[in-house]
Amino acid sequence: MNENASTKQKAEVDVEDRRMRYRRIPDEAVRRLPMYLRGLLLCSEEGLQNVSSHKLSELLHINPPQIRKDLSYFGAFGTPGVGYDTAKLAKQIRGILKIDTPNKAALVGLGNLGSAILKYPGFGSYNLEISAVFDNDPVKIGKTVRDVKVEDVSKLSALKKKGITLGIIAVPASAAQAVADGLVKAGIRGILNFAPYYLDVPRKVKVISIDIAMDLARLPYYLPASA
Amino acid sequence: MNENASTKQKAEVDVEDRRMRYRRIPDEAVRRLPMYLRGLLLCSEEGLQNVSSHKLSELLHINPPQIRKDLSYFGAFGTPGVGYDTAKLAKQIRGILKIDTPNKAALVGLGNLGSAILKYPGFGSYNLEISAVFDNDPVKIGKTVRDVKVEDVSKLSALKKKGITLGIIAVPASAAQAVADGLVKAGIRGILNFAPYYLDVPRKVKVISIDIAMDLARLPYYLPASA
DNA sequence: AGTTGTGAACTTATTCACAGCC
DNA sequence: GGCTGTGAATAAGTTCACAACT
Repeated sequence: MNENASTKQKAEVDVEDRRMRYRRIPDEAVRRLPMYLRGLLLCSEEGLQNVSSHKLSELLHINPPQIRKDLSYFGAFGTPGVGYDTAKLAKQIRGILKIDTPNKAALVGLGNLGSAILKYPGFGSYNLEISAVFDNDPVKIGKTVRDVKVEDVSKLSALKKKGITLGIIAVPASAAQAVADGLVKAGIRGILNFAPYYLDVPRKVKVISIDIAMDLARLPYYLPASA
Repeated sequence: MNENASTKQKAEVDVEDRRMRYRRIPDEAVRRLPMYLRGLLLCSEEGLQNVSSHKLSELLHINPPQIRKDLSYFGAFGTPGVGYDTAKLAKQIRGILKIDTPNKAALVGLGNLGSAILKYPGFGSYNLEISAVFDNDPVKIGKTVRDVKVEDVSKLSALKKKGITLGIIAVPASAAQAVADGLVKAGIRGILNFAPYYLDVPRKVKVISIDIAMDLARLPYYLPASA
């Protein structure tokens, strides 16, 4: 799938065009790369020059061979007997993920969730920035939030000139497809979707969906019957 | 793995105790059950009495045989030549997920994200309700938001008497483990975690993690090099 | 001794193909 | 004719085990 599900959200229809890649890299390995980055950041704060797959495993609870294999898909970054250079590996991973240079995102929908996303402090460490905001509420349009001016959602095409490559959809399900169409028309090729709706987009566009309610909804399944 | 990752967020250490189940049901099938419910709701609104795996496939973009196999892990709910009874299948799935009766959740952390989650309208259709809120900010404690009184996070143990079985963590990474410990001590056995941190919890506790920044961070990887 | 990188073995998940039922 | 349920085949992902390197 195309990750229209929830985080791992895996894939039935593969939006990503794999034909272009030489080696076959598992989606799951890509999914874990940002985690490795998080682990490396923690090690860096601890002042560690080098880090082993075992050390990362402790922090992230991913098995050491898994970590080594994932990294090996992209190259040989470590030194036998020593481990990985903390800073160098982080740099390599950022390069692979293409977050070594800043990535700008447009947020569509400034409701409760959209506002929270706009203020979310976690994007910075991945070189991500929300640099445009759209809504359809006349009361919100024109206002400035976090140094970003709220624009009318009908003017999504204005994105083209701004070097914005990512879109975040935080609108109700009923509006999500129209917003996705607008984003695609504006040249966006990557969408993070919070609406509980399957987005029909061209194959070249990658969609990752997060459905908060769905994730909470499968928790009861795992609860012991007694509780 | 234990889903401490991001939505699919999949799992490294398997928190779920599989030994107790007779048949082996793929985690992935469970992950898709709420999607089927969403599709069935749409069909129900369309007034369809019956629905085929093909029809659901159109709505959700999950292949028909996948849908049939997933459902078959739990029983034979369909009628050959006809399909599934929309209402009955929805009821079955709610039973499997144990959301046929209401599930109460405690939200910890009333920052931007926590506030958005509290107001999130999507939980109702899965019979989920946030019926307790905790924070450590004296300014917030004592206030009432959405009919729920904000309590001091140090009083998590009060949960025990309230019939609350789920926890939602929306605090900074640095506080997440302490909150998780508190929730576990209060008897919670299912946690939805928004903090970018691996939560160390007993095996009997199921953790599903959502890391928004991480999900956005792997989008650039899939962008065409030119863009 | 300690650690990486990786082919091979294994496990898990998806898709196919079709018998059987309505 | 249309659709389910499912064993068998395929594909994807994980873990193991160990040679090679520092």
